[in-house]
Amino acid sequence: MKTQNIPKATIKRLAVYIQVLTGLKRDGVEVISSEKLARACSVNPSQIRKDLAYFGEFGVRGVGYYVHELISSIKQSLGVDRVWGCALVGVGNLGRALLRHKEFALRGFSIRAAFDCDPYKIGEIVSGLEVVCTRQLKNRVDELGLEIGIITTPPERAQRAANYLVDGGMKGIVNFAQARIEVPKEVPVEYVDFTHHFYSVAFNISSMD
Amino acid sequence: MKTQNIPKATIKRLAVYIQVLTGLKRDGVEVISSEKLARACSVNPSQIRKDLAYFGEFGVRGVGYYVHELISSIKQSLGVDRVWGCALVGVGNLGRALLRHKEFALRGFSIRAAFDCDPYKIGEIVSGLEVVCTRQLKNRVDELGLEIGIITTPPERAQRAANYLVDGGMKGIVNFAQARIEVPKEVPVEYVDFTHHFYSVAFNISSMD
DNA sequence: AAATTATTGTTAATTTTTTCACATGCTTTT
DNA sequence: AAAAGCATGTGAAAAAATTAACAATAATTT
Repeated sequence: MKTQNIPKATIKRLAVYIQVLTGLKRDGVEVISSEKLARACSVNPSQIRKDLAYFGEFGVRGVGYYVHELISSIKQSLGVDRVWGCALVGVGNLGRALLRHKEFALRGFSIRAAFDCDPYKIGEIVSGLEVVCTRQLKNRVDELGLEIGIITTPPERAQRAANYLVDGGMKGIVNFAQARIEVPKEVPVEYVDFTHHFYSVAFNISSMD
Repeated sequence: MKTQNIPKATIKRLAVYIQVLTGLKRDGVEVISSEKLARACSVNPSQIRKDLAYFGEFGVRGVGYYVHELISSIKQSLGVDRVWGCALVGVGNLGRALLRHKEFALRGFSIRAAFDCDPYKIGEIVSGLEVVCTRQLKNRVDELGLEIGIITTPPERAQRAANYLVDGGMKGIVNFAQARIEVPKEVPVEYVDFTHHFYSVAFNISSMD
């Protein structure tokens, strides 16, 4: 794939575009201009055209973008036009919540296995999945088509979870744990920390005098 | 507060610094240089010094930063050196998960009220909180010290939730719903969408040939 | 007590990202 | 079928963010 350096911010915005376009589609909108889409996403129209230009020409001059088509094109560009098999490690509060969260499957990320090393949790059924010992991870990968790992352990166990995931051949990791992890550089890692959004709001409120 | 334009990315990184510093403190580290901290956070040392410089001088030349002190200083700079009262609207799967998630309270964001407009949910107790009709929001604000609103409704009800929150006098909003919302510009909004992190990982995996 | 070493805070250079401006190319109207 | 209108795609300009370089300063050694 011919990837010049695509800003991370672009990827994030593409996700927003999909979100807004999906809403528009639901409301029956069939065609939209970069200007209107921009307003709905609170960004600059050129920004949208630039972001899309990294991946191809999806619009029609003088007309705009066909909503349905654009959603497909963006999804294809991101590689989310298919289902990805996911493995979750760490069945605590957050892990359970994610297992029950239906949105992931809906968006193409199917959590197909839940792992934990706590003997009290092993065997438990959460949202239709049996919790399995983390040591078994490697054995389930092929059978279940696991490609992306999700870490939801306490911070001190995040690195161990990462090791199991890398060892099992996961191609990428989404880390919800409150800790940095080290993995080979060919395994992309995304850190998720919703607290940072709260910090951001608190900061913006505080600096409003 | 004298706020030159502090990049949003800086705020995000400060949250990472807190995370890593907290881990270091747990491990008994008392002093750290920007270089070592940078390595642990996967950023550039200058970046760290630049980020901190927006808020003051927290280090000692020739020595580094005192871990405990730096954590306090950053928290103070962000305005998270105190507890913020939060109101959650939308007691679905995700809402319940957040209500049960202990991490928020630990980090100073105390969810003190849960609202929903579904009569079947009203009265239910989730994680020690009684679910209350959203119309009652305004009446609880003063009594409970509610300042930040959390939206966890389905997308089509996000705007309504936002209206109730703004009307109730919330100073800021963290929106987990899959929809953009419109609020007065003096109310900061943060959009949380973990799917975007999955998209990012999927994209990075896909573009690795 | 001077010299050396270490590491910050800050200015300058570089790189990246965003925005602007307009030529290009569909679509519709005259 | 030419002209007018409209919105994209893109190269150039502007703005912002990151990185590098170094002067300032605290601690340590000679």
